[in-house]
Amino acid sequence: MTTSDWGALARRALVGSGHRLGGAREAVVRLLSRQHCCLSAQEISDRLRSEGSSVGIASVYRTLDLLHGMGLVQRVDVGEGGHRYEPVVPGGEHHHHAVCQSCGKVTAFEDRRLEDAIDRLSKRLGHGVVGHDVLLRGTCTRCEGRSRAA
Amino acid sequence: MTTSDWGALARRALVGSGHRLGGAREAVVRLLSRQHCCLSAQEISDRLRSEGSSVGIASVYRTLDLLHGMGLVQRVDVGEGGHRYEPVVPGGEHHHHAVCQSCGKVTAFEDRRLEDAIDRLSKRLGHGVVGHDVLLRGTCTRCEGRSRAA
DNA sequence: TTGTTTGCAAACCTTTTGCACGTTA
DNA sequence: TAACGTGCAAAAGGTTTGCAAACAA
Repeated sequence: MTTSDWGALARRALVGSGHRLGGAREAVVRLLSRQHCCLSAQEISDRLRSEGSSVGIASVYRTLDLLHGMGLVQRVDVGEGGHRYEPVVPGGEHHHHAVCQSCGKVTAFEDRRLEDAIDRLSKRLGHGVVGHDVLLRGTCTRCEGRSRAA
Repeated sequence: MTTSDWGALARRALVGSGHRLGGAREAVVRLLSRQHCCLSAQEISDRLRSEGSSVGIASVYRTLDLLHGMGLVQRVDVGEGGHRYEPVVPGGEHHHHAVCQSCGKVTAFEDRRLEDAIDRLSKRLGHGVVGHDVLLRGTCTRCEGRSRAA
């Protein structure tokens, strides 16, 4: 699954559900499809502006909200005030995040065993579980090395 | 481990780290020690006010922040704007949360297999992992029954 | 007494909403 | 053309900060 597929998927989902593909939506989809890991709404807006597309922050939020409702965008909270957003393929593979408490760097990872544990857990609980988020907090290799040196 | 132990732990940690135990901190600690699952800062403030202690919301946040820094309070994001906070015993048993997308109800659960998977994963990753959060999203039994009936 | 804590109000930051204008199908 | 999408500015909601008065040790 390449990221460019996500763009096609998103455009199809938008149009297929009766939405129009205006400048703002197109720009946000194009940017996200080039992006593997999570960005804040402000970062998305800033990048688009620096590329010349002047997309209002409100439209960024509106587009993210729309895509989120279709399961094409995932909201990630790394606990620093504000959320981050990233493209996801519904039913496809997905990853989780580890955030460095020292520098704030976010790293994505996948883990089969973790997914299995959550699947079993979901069955055990009465709840019908449709999704899950996992966040690891710690120190990234770079910061760990730096603090050891100091 | 009973919850009243948490209160003692928190008070000791505050005083032991050179902080004073004023009215606001005492009130927040007392309320949290009676609480198993997560509350929002606003809920904490409201409950304290309805009990007669008029603690400013700023002091609630300041106390939560202090306790969070000591690992005695955990911040939980159930994705509805705003965080929730709950007491935790450092190194003690902990739980995670399942949130109902229909009614917003938050349920706590524990799962040994999940913890094991995260432990192994932590070792596999370069990161020094010091904590983790898991959130399940789905429909609680009550809402599931209701939608089936409709 | 002396530095710390507190409540209030104002500031801040992220996200949402109202609205007039521009655009899409 | 008629409905929808967009940018801007204002509003809203949660959290933080400045400050003078109250308080703990």
